Amino acid sequence: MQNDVLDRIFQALSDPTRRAMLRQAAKGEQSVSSLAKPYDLTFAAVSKHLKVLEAAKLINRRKAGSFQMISLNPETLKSADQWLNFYRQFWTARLGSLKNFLEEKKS
Amino acid sequence: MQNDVLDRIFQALSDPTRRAMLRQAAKGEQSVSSLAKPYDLTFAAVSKHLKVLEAAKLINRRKAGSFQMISLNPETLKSADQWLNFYRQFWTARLGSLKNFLEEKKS
DNA sequence: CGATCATTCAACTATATGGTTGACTCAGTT
DNA sequence: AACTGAGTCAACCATATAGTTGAATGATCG
Repeated sequence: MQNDVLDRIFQALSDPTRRAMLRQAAKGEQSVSSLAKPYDLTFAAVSKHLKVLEAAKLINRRKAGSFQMISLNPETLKSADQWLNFYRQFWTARLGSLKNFLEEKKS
Repeated sequence: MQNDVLDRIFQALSDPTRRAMLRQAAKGEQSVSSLAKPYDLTFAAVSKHLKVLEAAKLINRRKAGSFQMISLNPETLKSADQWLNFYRQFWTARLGSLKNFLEEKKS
């Protein structure tokens, strides 16, 4: 898991519009216009946000005639989750036992 | 959980130096200089990174004489984890249950 | 073919970000 | 009181980001 991969992921997630778009995409594959509808943004702006999400591999695109169909690529979020995993021990109550659990996972 | 809280958290996490600093802070409370040591950066730059982490509430500061002692504030990462939690179903589910989930959402 | 819809591209603007240098503050030392 | 060490602040620079407008592309429809 390279650094710049996480850079892109977290950077993409740092924008509320993009997080909302991801949430929308999670409901199922849909066109760019459909994703754009809830926002008071130009198509160009939406297009840019999608480029950021795509560069971070958080979404997939598929051409369907004159439409671009967007879908969630959940695998990528797994990387973010794995990064967080290290810290989970610090906020979980039973510090010792979780830590042990994590140690086991490593081996 | 406000939007801008997540904005700050993910934004703070999008920089590799800051992620490394967090990792270092996780080892235990330490001074700014101690955190700065591994990086080829000026103190001012380190200071800025710490401000970003502090604004995101990812770290705590404590004054100890002429030192600033920095420690991890893991509670905040819990928010990021909770945000991710929604998506966990998409990568953990065996195909069958994911399919079911999507079917439910549609209706 | 020409019009239209869905979307992207290019150019531009404003603000944010990550870095630097140099002056400054505060605490402890000599 | 003067010096040094730890760290911050202010000003500045270069690049990135989020948005706009307007022209361009490409598929579909009359």
